[in-house]
Amino acid sequence: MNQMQPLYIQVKDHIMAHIQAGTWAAGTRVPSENELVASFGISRMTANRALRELSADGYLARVPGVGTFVKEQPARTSLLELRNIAEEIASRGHKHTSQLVTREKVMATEALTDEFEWKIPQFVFHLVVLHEENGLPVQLENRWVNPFVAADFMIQNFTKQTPSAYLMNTVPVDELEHAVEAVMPDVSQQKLLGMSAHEPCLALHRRTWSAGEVVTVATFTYPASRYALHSRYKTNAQGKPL
Amino acid sequence: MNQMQPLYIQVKDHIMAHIQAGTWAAGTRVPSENELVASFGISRMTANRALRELSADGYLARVPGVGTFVKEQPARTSLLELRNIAEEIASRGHKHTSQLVTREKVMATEALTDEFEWKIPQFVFHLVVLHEENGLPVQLENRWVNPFVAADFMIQNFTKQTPSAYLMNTVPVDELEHAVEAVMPDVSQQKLLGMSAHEPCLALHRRTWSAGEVVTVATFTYPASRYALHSRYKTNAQGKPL
DNA sequence: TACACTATACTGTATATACAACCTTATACA
DNA sequence: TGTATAAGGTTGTATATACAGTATAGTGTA
Repeated sequence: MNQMQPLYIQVKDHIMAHIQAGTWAAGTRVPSENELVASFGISRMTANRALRELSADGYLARVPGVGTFVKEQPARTSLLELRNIAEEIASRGHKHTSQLVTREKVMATEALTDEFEWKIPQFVFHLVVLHEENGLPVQLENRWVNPFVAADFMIQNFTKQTPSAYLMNTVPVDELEHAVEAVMPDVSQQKLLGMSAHEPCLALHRRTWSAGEVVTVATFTYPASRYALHSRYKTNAQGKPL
Repeated sequence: MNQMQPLYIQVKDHIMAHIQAGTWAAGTRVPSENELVASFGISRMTANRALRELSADGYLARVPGVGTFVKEQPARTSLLELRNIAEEIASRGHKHTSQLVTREKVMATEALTDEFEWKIPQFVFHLVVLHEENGLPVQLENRWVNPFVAADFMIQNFTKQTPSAYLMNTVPVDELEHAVEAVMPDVSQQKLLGMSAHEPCLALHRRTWSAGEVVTVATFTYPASRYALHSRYKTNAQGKPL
């Protein structure tokens, strides 16, 4: 896999490895350009390039005359890309854990039958998973899966790999639907997420398609105080999307 | 506002001006590093930095041995597409009205200074507008505007044209950021939006850029019972849009 | 004609050097 | 004690130079 990587990439990887492993937490000072010069045996311009690019990518903050520091990564999830939460948490250098709350095979309700674009109700796989970031609950995943598309879904070990990750690796997604609402959690959700009574939640509703078939219907519930959904992108020359 | 800009920024601006003006369309070949060296009287590394950064930002594509070319900018659509609410309501065949709640010029807070990517606080235009659909409040718009980019913003008549629409027509947007949160409205927001006490809101936070400058920072608050944000789009194999 | 070779242009990476601006800390002085 | 100054470390920018890898156009040869 690795040919000899360019030096500035090696330096970037070295720093990112520390950030993602959590050994350099947010606010930690990273080696200065001259320190990198000494430890890697490279020129200052090469060290500068590595730090400057990581800074442009938002992982580091540089302060003239002072130093370079690991930036705080906001707890948020992308609305435009399909990423699984374990990766997202790892990229912030935090620890992801999850608990399987429910795993069952049930007959689809009428509403669910509609969502799967079926004419008659079918059995579906149903899963409830609680995701934690550094031990703190951040997402309640409530997922239904089309058994005709992912027949082996129920025999997976979801402590090793999230349901999202398994589905992404198994079934190629070619269409994606998101709807976002603000809701008040019910009592059982409050309890699982460890929330106080009057705190609202973000509910992200997602459907994915593969070859015209709905693969999975899922609702992700986030405590408002701990998460935001996020997107940032370029627009075309006409500023058209408006 | 403009001190002497660094050389590589001047080169980037020069190229971006051509792209945004349309004189260099997608596929056009831009000057090579050596040509920039000759025309700007700079070193090759400086020209390299300008082209490399524009390439990283997605505006240019570089091909070793061949040259550097203007890239096609994909127009993505999503729930977070930049549309103004008057159009949206009109497209549903409903009547849009709005009330100007606040209009002032204030000094930016520290948080706002960060959002505008300024080093020192500046005056900003501040606007609060309540939007109604068939007489029912559906969105509370809380907006701050960069006065250096839209100097005439405060002398507009926003009953005829929404602030969004004015800015869209005046300043070309080339980058867009959205974040969505669930919040409990404060008492004044509850009153304006005509909401009951324990109903949550969706808060959509938006920033737009033009030529690297933050144009406007805005928060749109929607009553949860009356609005959900929605998107559906095609993805590639990696789960990314388009 | 077909093929191999060469010259040239372009990007990618890396180094050594230089100077400016900025910040913190230590030092000297009143 | 308080203040001004100096020193040293840090980032930011810019240059000159070098070599490698890639693509293209042109040239020479079989």
